[in-house]
Amino acid sequence: MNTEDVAVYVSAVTAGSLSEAARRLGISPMLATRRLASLETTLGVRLLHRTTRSLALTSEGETFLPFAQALMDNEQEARTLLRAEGTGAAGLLRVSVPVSFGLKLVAPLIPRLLEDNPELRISLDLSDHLPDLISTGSDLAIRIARLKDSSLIAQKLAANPRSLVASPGYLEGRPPPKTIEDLVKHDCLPISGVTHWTFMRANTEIHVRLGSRFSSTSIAGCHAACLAGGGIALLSNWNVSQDTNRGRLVRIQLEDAAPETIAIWAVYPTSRLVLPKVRVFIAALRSLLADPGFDND
Amino acid sequence: MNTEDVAVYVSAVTAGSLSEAARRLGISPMLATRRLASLETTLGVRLLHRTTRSLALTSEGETFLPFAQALMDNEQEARTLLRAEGTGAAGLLRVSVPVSFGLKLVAPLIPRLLEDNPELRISLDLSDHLPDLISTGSDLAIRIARLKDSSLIAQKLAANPRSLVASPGYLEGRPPPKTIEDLVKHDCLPISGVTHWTFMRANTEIHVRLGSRFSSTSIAGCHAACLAGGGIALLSNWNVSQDTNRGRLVRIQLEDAAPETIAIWAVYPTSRLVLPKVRVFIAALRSLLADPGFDND
DNA sequence: ATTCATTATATCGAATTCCGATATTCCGGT
DNA sequence: ACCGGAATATCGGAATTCGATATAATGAAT
Repeated sequence: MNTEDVAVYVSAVTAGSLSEAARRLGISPMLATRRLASLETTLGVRLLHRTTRSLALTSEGETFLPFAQALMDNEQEARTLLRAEGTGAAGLLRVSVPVSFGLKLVAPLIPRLLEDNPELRISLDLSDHLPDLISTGSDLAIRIARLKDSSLIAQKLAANPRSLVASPGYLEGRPPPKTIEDLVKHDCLPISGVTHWTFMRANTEIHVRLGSRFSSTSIAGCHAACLAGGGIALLSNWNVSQDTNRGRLVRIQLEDAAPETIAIWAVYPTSRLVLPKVRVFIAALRSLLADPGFDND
Repeated sequence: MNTEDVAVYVSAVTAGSLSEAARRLGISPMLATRRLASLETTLGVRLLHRTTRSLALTSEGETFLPFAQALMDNEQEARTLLRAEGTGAAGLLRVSVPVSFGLKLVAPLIPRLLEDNPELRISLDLSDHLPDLISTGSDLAIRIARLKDSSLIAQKLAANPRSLVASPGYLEGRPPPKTIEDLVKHDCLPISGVTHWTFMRANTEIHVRLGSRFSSTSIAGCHAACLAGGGIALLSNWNVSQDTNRGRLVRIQLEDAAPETIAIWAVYPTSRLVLPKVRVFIAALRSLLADPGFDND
């Protein structure tokens, strides 16, 4: 059953003719006739007895009318409530995001989010490790990783391609690596606790043990060290696009493999209700990440 | 809004997955996905947060769910009542019909009507004039006439083509008329009070004054006189088809005109509610009159 | 960590439905 | 009897829907 058909029926009864109902609903009389006929076919009964000059309810029409009116009221009320709720992002949103991601991508979104949602407040936790969402009272965390931990309630937002980069200064004293084999001879700048970087070669993963004399608990630390000429870092494209565009860093393309693409995840404390405040944030983020130029600034 | 879309939504929530909802509803998962998406588009909100392995209500989804369930309940209840009512023909149906029409066409319908509607009783008033429906307590009258009296509440059921007929015996002594001019020289057998028969020539009406020494208050009387060789009668095709098929009467085709086609009307005491008992009678009659072979037995 | 069965959905092409335009018939007021 | 307006039939083009096929994602089981 189509509620637009029901609307024609109710309106015809109220108006006393199909033509007047059509005018009130902003459709052609022909369409009104069709919609009514469609409803009668769907219900298998004749609802209105009509000639070109008169219109009367059939017995079934009288029976159905209160239901039809209830359907209209029901739909209208639902739409009204949904419309009101659709803009209902309010309260404090606590979100934890990786430092660089937060500074570079999320922070620029904040003003617009707050402007669009006057009742919203945002608490941005910049952290390169995933907090315990429940004990910290976080509504959401963004995590950039390979695959989500199966114990997590997460949703993939976007792919996260990365590149090997180094400063021109670092590369002045030595040729850039061309192969995996070359790479292991270089100073690599991984996150603390990471001993291998994963590369893809023809859909095959290659785990490369790193020669690292430096690490940081924060990818921002790795980034900074890289900018300072400390070695080669593996950073997200969005994270280095300004540096590479301005010559502060240089992308390194290996001939025989490419860095594994990881993903940007939204991690939720619960799989239950996603509150409006979380939703508007995620929507804004998705919109940003979907932007074709987002990787290249 | 389409209630089949809403049904998918409610079922998905209940079942915990779109695929299971599809199974329960007897549709493909693809169709379930589309219906849900259609509903979300119609409402302009996301109702369900879904991945391939989990499904959760959004905030709007939670808001909409009670309305959706009410829509389903509402529609179901309406259909149940309509279905119950659709077979609810009961009580005494008083219907007045023309004598021949009653004997030849209506009487054969009675057994089936009574069988299909166990609570129905029928009182058939055979009359060649239209009774006062209200004072006689009639529910309905069938009338065969040209145009309904504008004071009547009537609905056309079918066209009623007629033919000039005469017995072979009558025609043995004289050639059958070929033109209007020939016809007026013949013995014509009209209904009492009728002084002219109306013919059509090229969409023009021709009123022909009759040379009549006989008339009857009942078309059956005219019919009987015609069979007996008394002259030429103007009778409905359905009324004479058996006689003409068996050679008891002969159809007379004029070269320059044809009898005006009149119509079979259902006349109601009121334009208000058409009771089930009246409806089943009219439906049966329409069905009979719509039968292509009805004119020719 | 890997595999696999299942889920959700994208794409394509054919079929169906819908709608507007035009026309016809009917009806009731004058 | 006439006429303006109502209801609806018909036709053709556009839009939508659906089934078939395919793909990507997911989470349970191992």
